[in-house]
Amino acid sequence: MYALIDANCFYCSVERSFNPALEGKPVIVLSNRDGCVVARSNEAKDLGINMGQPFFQLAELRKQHDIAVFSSNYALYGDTSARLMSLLTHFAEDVEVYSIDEAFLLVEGFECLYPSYQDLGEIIRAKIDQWLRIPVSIGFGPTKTLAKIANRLAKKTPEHNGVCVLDTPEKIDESLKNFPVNEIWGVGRQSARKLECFDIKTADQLRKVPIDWIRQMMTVNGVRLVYELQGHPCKLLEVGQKPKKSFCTEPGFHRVTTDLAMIEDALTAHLSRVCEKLRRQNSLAGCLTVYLKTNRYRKTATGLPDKQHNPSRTIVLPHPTNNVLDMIHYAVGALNEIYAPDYHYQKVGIMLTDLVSADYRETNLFTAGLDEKRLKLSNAVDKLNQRFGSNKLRLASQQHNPEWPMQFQYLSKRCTTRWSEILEAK
DNA sequence: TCTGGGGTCCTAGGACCC
DNA sequence: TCTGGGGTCCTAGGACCC
Repeated sequence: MYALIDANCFYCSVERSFNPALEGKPVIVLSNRDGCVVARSNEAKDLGINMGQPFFQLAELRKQHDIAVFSSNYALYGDTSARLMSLLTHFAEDVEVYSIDEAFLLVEGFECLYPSYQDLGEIIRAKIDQWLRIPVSIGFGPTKTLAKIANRLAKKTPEHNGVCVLDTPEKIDESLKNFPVNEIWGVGRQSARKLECFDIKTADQLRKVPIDWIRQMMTVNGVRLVYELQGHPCKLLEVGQKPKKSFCTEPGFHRVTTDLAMIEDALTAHLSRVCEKLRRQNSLAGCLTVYLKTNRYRKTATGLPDKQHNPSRTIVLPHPTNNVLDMIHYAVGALNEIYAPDYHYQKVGIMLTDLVSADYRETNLFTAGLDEKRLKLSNAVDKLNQRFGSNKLRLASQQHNPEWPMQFQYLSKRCTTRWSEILEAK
């Protein structure tokens, strides 16, 4: 049996857990640069606020209702998530951290310690509430996909009280008959539309399709999905961190721009950031991609859609590296090749791929000594920036124009990771 | 005025090899 | 008139996840 623990509107719940005055009020959390809504409390959902809705569209609603608004406080959410995951290891040996607010547990063999899975679920919920004040939903099932479905039912059906156990064929049959196919884990908009054409609308119908047919429709992913719905595990628990295979960063500008100098400036900053991620994982990148994106929503003065340009350029680096000084020349060169002056760009992105472990570093015969020095330099820069704040020490070419950086207007305190922002009790 | 920012996996098709 | 039969590797693009 697998259990899936999933926090209810996690970001909003974290804000609430450190600010009880928000209890019962509509709360929303915004994406980077306060662009879109990425988390909503139930009260906010009841007001009709949608996932991904642009924040500026809520101006009128905010006048009518007292909506608590927050920028994304990743330091706080990340730290709370780490506490949540560590708590879960008290209940099972094998814990897969699936996302910032979700974890799969392999609970087979532990049921003898508890009267039932239902009881185990309730105990976990109570413990998380006691220690973290975060509401969670818990679903149990013989495969990860069924646990996901159980979790969804636990969240949506109040009678379940946050825990749903699918442990008998009867319960599974009953649940799948009414479960919409488009809400299944792994069925996105495209597949749902295709299945709809063949009148497959519920998980139960999907479970009964011929395997060859589903392979044609949804490739091998569809095959795995159908087996999982039938109760045969295809997606196994993945414990331990797997090193990332790529890193990218593509924060948008505050407004669109045609200014190459400013784009170069942003690119330098993004590259520094993404190299830091690389070093944190002890990896080197063999390949670098620079891309530009225009704003697909933008209209010209005449109301016509603005012309779009989304070019990219990939460079194979002469040697795998995680040093910004080794890459900056290639990145800026690539940018200059793809940039065209008559487009309004919304963002410049950089992606590092072909990652290898830094333990396998291939040294260049002619620059080995220099590489060593540069490695020490980047490590020193990382440490200083960790201690004094990010970007305190940076390349001279970065941020000659400080217009583009992120803006977070509604940020709460980073009260679990910064002494200066610790909560005060009055 | 303002519309996020990350990731993974799979497939088809092209280029190349003998 | 008829033009083989295996392979591998790479890339772009699609679909999905949070």
